[in-house]
Amino acid sequence: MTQAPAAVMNKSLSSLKFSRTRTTSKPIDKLFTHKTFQETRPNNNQQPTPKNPHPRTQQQNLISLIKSGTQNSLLQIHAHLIRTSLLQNPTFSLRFLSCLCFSPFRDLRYSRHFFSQIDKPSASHYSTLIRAYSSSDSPKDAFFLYKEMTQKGLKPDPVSSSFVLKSCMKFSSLFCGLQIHGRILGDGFQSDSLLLTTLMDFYSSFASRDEACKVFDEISKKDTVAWNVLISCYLRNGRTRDVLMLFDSMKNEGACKPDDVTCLLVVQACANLGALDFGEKVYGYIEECGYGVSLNLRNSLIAMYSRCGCLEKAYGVFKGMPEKNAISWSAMISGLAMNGYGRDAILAFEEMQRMGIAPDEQTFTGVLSACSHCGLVDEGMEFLHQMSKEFGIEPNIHHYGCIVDLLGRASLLDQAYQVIISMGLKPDATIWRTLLGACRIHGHVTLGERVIEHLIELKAQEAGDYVLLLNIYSSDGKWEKVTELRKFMKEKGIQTTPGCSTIELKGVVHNFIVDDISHPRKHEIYDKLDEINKQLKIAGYVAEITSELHDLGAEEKAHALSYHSEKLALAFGVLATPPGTTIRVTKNLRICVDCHNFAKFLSGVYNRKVIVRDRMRFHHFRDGGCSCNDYW
DNA sequence: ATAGGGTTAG
Repeated sequence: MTQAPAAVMNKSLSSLKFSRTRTTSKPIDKLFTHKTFQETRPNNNQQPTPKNPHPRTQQQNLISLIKSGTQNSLLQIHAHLIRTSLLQNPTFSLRFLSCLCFSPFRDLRYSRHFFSQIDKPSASHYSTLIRAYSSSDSPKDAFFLYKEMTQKGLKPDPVSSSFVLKSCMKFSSLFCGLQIHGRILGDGFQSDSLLLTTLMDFYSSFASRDEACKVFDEISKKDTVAWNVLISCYLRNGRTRDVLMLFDSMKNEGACKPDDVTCLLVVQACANLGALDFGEKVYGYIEECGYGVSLNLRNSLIAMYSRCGCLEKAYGVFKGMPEKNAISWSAMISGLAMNGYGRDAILAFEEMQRMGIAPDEQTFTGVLSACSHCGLVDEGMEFLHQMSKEFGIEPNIHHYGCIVDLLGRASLLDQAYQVIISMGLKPDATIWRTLLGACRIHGHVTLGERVIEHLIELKAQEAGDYVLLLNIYSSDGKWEKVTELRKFMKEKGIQTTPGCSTIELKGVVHNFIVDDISHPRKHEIYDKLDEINKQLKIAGYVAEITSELHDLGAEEKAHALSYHSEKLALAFGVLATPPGTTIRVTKNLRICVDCHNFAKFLSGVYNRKVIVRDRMRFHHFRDGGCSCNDYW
C-alpha cells in the first residue's frame, strides 16, 4: 500500500478541493464523461468531450471510473458523491465501498469512514466491509460489524457468514464462532455446503472434532473439499491413524475421489506415524493420478520419507524436482539433520544459497538442529549470528532451542542456561525441557532442580520431566532423593508414560512394553533375545547400568535392563524378518543409552541395518556403528 | 447493480 488515503481523510473531508490533485484542474463533472480517465494524464484537452451526457451515461461512466479508480481519483469521486448526494444512492456507495475495500491501495479506516457516511447501509454494504476486515489485521471488527448488522435486522449472506467464521478463527474466539453458528441456523443456511465446510474448519481449529464431525454429517452433498477439511481436522487433532482409514474409504467407496490436497494431508499423516508402507502406497496413487507435479506434494513427500528414516528416497524425490523452493530445501536440510547427517545438511544449505534461494526461519531451524545433532558448536553459534546479521531473520524460540540443545549436549550447561535467560524471549516449557535433558546427560543435579522450578513456575511440569529428574538423581547416586521424588509423584498421582516400542511387519504394527508377555510369539522372542544377548556380549557389549533408575545391585540392574521394550522389538525383528533386511523400530519416548548400545552391537553382529526412531530423532546403526555422534 | 466463499507443503 502506498500513501494511505486515511491520512488525507483525517483532515476535514469537506476541505477537500479538486484542485488538490496535482495533475488535473478540470472540473470533476466533466472528467466523469471520460471512460479512459486517468489522473496521471498530463493533458486531456485532446479528449473529445460529449456535450450533454445523458444522466444515465454519466452514472455508467462514474462506475467505470470507480472501477479503474486510482487513489486520487477516488478522493475526487468521494467528494463528488457527497456534493451530488449520490453517496446515498445504494448502487454507487456500494461500488465505491468495494473499490475502497479491495483496491490495491485499500485503506480500511478510510473505508470505515466512508461507510459511516452512508445513512442506511444495506446488508451488501456490511458484507463488503466484513469481508475486508476478515482479511485484515483487525478481524475482530468483522465480527462486530456482523453483530451490528444482525441487530439492525439485516440478514447476512452466506458468504459473509463464512468470512466472519474465518475471522473468529483468526482471533481465536470459539465463543464468537458459536454465536455465528446459531445465526447460520436461524438464517436458514444449514444446507449451504461451502458455508458448512468453513464451519467444520472452524470447529476443527478449536479441537472440537466431534462438532466438526457433526457438521460433516449434515452436509448433504459432501465434495472432496469437505472430506479434506474432515481429514485435516483428524490430522490436527492427533487422530492420525483415522486419516489413513478415511483415505481408504474415500478411495474405495468411490463417493469422492481424493485430490492432491487429500494426498498431501495423508502424506503428512504418514510422516507423523512413520508409516512408510502406507506412505509409499499414497505415493503410488499420486503418480497414478498425475498429482506428482504439485510442488507442495513433493515437499511433503520429502518430509515423509525423511521422517520415516528413508533418506535416500527423500533425496530421490528432492533430486527429481525441476523446481525447488525454500520449503523443498528446508525439508531436505531438516531431513538430513534428523537422520544424523549434519555435515551434509550444512552442505545443502550452502548449495541452496548458491542456487539463489533465500533461506527463511525454518531453514535455519533445520541448519541449527543439524549442528546440535552433530555437536558442531562453533558452526551453530556462527549460524545463529549469521541469520540475523546477514539474512535479517531474528532468531525465534525454536532457534534458541537448538542452541540450548547444542550447548547442553556439549556439556556447556551454564552457557545454555545463560542463553535462555538472556535471549529476550519468554522461555517456554520446551526449551526448559531441552536443558533438563542436557542436565540428565551430564548428571547436573543443581541445575536440573533449578530447571524443574522453572517448569513448575510455568505450570507445565509433566511426568516426563520428573522422570528426567529421577534419572539425574540416580545417575548421581542420590538414592534418598530418588525415593523422596518417587513418593512425591505417587502422592500427586503423577502418571508416567510407559515406554513402548513398535515394529511394523507386512503392514501389521506390533507393540511391546517392558517385560512384555502379551505377544503370541513371546517364547520365541525371549529365546531370541537371550541368544542375542549372549552373542553381543561376546562382541564386547556391556550393559550400561546407569540407565536403570532403581537402586539395585549391578547384576540386578543389568537384568532389569535386558527386557526393555526396544530390545523385545529388536529381537522380534531379528526373528521375524529375513537376514540382511533393515529393522525399523519406533519408540514413543527417548531410547536409553543401554538400548542404543545394544542396537549398535546388534547391527554389527547380525549384519543388519537398524533404524530406531525415538521421540527426539533417528538413530541409524550399521556395521556396529552409528551415523550420529553415538547417543547424542 | 455487484464483488465474493471452503481444504494444502518444511
